[in-house]
Amino acid sequence: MHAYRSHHCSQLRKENVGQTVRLSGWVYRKRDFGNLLFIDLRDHYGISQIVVERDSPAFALAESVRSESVIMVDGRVTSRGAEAFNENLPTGEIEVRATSIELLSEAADLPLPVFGNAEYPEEIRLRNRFLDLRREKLHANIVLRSKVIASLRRRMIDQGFTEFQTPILTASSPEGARDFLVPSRIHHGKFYALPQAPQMFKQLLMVAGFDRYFQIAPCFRDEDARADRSPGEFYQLDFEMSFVTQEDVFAAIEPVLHGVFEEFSGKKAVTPPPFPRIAYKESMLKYGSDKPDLRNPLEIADVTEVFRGGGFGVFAKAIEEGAVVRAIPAPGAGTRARSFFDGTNQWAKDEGYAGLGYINFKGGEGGGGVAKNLGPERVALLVQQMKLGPDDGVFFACGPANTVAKLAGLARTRVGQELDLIEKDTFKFCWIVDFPMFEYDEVEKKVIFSHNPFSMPQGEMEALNTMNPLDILAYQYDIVCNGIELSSGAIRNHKPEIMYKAFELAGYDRSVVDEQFSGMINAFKFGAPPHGGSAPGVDRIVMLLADEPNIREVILFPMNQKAEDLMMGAPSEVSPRQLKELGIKLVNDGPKQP
RNA sequence: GGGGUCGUAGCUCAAUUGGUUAGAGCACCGGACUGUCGAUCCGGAGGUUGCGGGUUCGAGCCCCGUCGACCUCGCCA
Repeated sequence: MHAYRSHHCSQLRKENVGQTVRLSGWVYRKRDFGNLLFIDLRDHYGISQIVVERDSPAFALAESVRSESVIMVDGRVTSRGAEAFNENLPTGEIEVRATSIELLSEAADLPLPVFGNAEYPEEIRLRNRFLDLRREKLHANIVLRSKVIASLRRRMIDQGFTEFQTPILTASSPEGARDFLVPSRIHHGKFYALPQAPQMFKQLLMVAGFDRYFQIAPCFRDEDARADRSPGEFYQLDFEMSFVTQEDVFAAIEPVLHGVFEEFSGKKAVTPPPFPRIAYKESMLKYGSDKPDLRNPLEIADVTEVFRGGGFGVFAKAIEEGAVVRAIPAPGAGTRARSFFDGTNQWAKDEGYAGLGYINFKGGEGGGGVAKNLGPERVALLVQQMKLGPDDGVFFACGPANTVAKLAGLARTRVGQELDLIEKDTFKFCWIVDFPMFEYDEVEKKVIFSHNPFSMPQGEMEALNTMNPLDILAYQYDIVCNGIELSSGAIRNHKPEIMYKAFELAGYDRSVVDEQFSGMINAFKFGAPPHGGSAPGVDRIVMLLADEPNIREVILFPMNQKAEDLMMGAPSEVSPRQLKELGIKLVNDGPKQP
């Protein structure tokens, strides 16, 4: 007999009846009848029922052992008898009649119950993560994560990609997010940075001739957390390809994502390749967002012309001053109580916007102040343009284009939810393409890169030389699923002259490029293939597949919102000796005392 | 750094809206019970109502401050 177990806890079936077995695991649940008691014994694989009777030598220990203690059980497999089958358990037809039980490790009073699906405070869960991870849902999420990563690897390798590891200690980069810095012991006053992404390395791999690279890559950014954004660190399926166009990149990754979602999504439908391509500009207009949730069928329309010079004075006047009007349809909502419309307006104000106008149609007749002032002709025009039904509602947002797009997008989401229009049990993918290369920074009063400065501008050098920078598009694309941005990627700019020119338009001197991106710009001078790639977020993929609203539910040991690991006590102070070695002197007395 | 929600037993929640000794379920401890699978029944222990101040005859509840958690804006090329 093995020292700890002959079978695991989900292994025994009625074929094993009569066998002498040894099981080890945690005491999940105990049901004590005084002269007879049951233990649900749990391990990673599942649950087996242990029966102990008064006359068994194991009885005394079974009676006193606490939940979540680790025990080893010797016994004989017996059939439960038809009326005592538990159909919810794979092992539900058998039980193990214990002849002896050994306590391998005793559990103290639990700060967090393992049994049951109740919700518990984040702080307690994080502090006792090892207990939390024993719980069914979280345990399953982490196993799912592992399987998803294994599947991604297999699918990438099948597509001819090769996995490489890139450095974790690297150089700080001037663009992008805030870096995590690591002080150098050998070079006092100098710092390594943890990579925000292996961006430059993967591009250098292309220059080095490796053709198709991927990596399940850890990425580090010192930015604040969100529900879908872990503070500090996260993982990406980072990949890059040589001699490709944007469509080649899409064609390579679509089957991987579609395949992995099909494999793990249960019965949910998954957008088949090719995924819809939506231009950034169109997405901002129709969905009020660059990460549209296509499960929501509502589409926003620009109705500025309907209101221009019209009788609804507030809007007409704003339009003269450059404002636009966007309309959000609310199908079938026309007959809803006025509180629905006023409530939505109030919500918009609470969000910090000017508010939302509305028309509620009843039997084709437009109601409310907007319709009254606008007049029947223009209302008819609106109905025609938006193809509104006789009992529809419609909301209006008016203001500067950027602000209004955002408000309209939020309103689209809210109205879709309120009217229960969001399609369920489906994963809707799309590509957002044609991002602008540059944008105007209102605060700094200058042209800046709008996303990745290393993207190839569409039209290349000619566009940079001849076009208004703000009109230049980039070969830059995001992949979006159900309103969640999974990744951004680009066809890279592999030509030094175009790179210098692009940076020049953003106000950077040639020498700045040479200094700050020397590794890459230098490499590009010795024969760089055209290349591009992307990097879907692994945590977010698992989050979608596990149907979890919070990214911490798919990460083994996540940090809290303040980027602390409550279990390990990170970040922590270090010894004076460590600081001295690094040549670091703390300016104040260190962390604030509580 | 700004905004929002919350904070009562180890955990999940309640307390008739300012009124007697702050209750219940789970967990824990003790007792009863031979077929349960959220076992059941009886009993026990467990509280500085996050902390500090104020208003009041009286505060878990109202006011001010503070601390903490989460959500969010900024930020995330």
